[in-house]
Amino acid sequence: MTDGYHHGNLRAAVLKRAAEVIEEEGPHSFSLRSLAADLGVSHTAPRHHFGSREGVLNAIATEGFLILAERLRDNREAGGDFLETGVEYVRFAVDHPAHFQVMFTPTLLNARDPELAAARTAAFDELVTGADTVAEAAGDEPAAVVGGWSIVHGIATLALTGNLDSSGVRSLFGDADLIDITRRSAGLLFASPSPRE
Amino acid sequence: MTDGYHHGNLRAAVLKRAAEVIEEEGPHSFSLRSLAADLGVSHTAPRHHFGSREGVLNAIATEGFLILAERLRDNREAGGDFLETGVEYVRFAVDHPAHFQVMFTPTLLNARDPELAAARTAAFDELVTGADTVAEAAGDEPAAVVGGWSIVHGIATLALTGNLDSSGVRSLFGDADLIDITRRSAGLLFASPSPRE
DNA sequence: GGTGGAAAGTTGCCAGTGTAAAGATTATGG
DNA sequence: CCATAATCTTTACACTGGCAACTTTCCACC
Repeated sequence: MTDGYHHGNLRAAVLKRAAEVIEEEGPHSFSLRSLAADLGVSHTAPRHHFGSREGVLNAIATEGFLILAERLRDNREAGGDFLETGVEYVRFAVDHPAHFQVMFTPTLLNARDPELAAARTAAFDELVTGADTVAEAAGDEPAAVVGGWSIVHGIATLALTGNLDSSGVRSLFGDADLIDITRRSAGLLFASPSPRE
Repeated sequence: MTDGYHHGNLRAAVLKRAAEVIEEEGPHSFSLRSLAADLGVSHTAPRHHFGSREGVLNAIATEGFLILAERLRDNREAGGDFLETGVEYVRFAVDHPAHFQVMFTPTLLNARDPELAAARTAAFDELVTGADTVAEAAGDEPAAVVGGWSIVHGIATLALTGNLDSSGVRSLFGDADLIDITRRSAGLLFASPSPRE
């Protein structure tokens, strides 16, 4: 379908390239014009698919929430407990660092986008559902939900921003990868020993 | 000292105004030119104090790490335990949301700035020192350090980005403020009942 | 098989931004 | 009193996002 004039699949190409750029340089320095140049199209071509720069970021966030919701659902249906839900959360952040960053930076997004709102709600509902299975045992159910979410969100955020490394804390774990670190750290929250396979 | 030509205290005024703007609209949309216009100086005046836009952000991050290190040290010297260290961490994020955001977004910063590196190291050392006091009791010391830091960092990040509200999770706590939520949630990590005063 | 929209992409323009060099103004130490 | 440094301004340039008008291609319909 690429005829020299029409790109063929510009929307998907923009999302893919945008995620690469954001992963490398952060969302603030991502430019529609240099993105279009990378893809060999004019600087206004992406506007026909996304409307604006904010539209691209909204699309990335929406895509991210949909992927996260799907992963959490798959994990729940496969019988994964709450700790495994948290591990899956961190794994998503590692696999899709650009999406994760954009999803949780609301100043980059248009909160009134209904598609984004729906995708976010789906992911958050799945997260809280996963928490309910263990929250009753913790004595303080709301605290268990916030604690579980916060600890894995904190691990993901600190790891992605490099602060786990620059603080020297990561080296305390030797050569353990981030998933192992997550199991050991988040495992403390509910005093359930971390399963290692 | 304000003589109509020289501002008198431009450096401090820029830092103050920049923090306000970043708190309201995020660091990506903070502009040196509109900042200078707000302060009634030419758009290049801040460059003589900070060198570049990145220089302003570095200065904010440095200031933030110094304030955080001071707070954590004061808390430790006042006999605060590790939970109280975490509460102080969240309190800092609430009191200085712009600083917190910039401090933990390394793509905004120049990592080779020695002043920034020194301030960051001071804050992180203080944080790990606070963790050591309780980590031995947790069985897995590195996991306790990462777990404690991550849970309060996660709470602060999710709260500042509005995700605790938009997910509906915060309403589970009624009208409790974020500090109470922190005590209850982070308190679960070490199975020590949360003190309420 | 034309034909008339609709979709996709391009060109040209404007306002706003960060950075840089060079000049103007004021403070300060000898 | 004067030279020098610090501070601030002016002017200029390259880059960015958004907008309007135009061109090319696709597609559905008669």
